[in-house]
Amino acid sequence: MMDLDGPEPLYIQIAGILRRRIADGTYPPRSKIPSAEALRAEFGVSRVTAVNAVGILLNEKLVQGVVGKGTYVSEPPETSGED
Amino acid sequence: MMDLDGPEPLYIQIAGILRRRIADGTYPPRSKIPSAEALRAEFGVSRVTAVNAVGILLNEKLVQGVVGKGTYVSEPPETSGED
DNA sequence: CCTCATTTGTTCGTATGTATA
DNA sequence: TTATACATACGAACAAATGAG
Repeated sequence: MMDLDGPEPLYIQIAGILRRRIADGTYPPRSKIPSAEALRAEFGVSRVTAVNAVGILLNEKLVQGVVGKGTYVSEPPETSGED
Repeated sequence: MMDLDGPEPLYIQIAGILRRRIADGTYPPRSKIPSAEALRAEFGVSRVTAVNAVGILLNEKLVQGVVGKGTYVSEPPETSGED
């Protein structure tokens, strides 16, 4: 289980960790990130806290949630020319 | 509709009621217990809460779930000699 | 083979109540 | 009072499996 002991709120810390995993390709575009239940188990927090963490990424449009299916990593925005 | 108003969580109370019904033979071995939808109606809770209650019995191996069919009461464990 | 209804099990998103700082 | 965190609970939606027809 992941250790969280920084000064920041848990949901902020977890959001940061997930954001990093998206950036470094651990969770590639269109892939499904772990469920709220899985995040709850991984980080040792309540499900609500896991949901709130993912909620930050939803707000940033880094991921998209689909009820009954899961939460998926968004397509990266086109920078200018994809060359 | 069954009344639940104890201090314990609904899913714990419902699991206790179902456990008692198995013990007293209301739901005999190999019989099918009511579906999640039927439990939802009987106890006046959400389907998820009914599923969670049954999940406790699944964890205790008192029942076995079969997707598409139902949830069945397990065989009672052999005590020593089945005399 | 296909469609429909039922059923288990999972998932997201939200709301409420409690406790803590 | 506000922010955080937890457990509980609900509704909606989805997948997979089963069985009827």
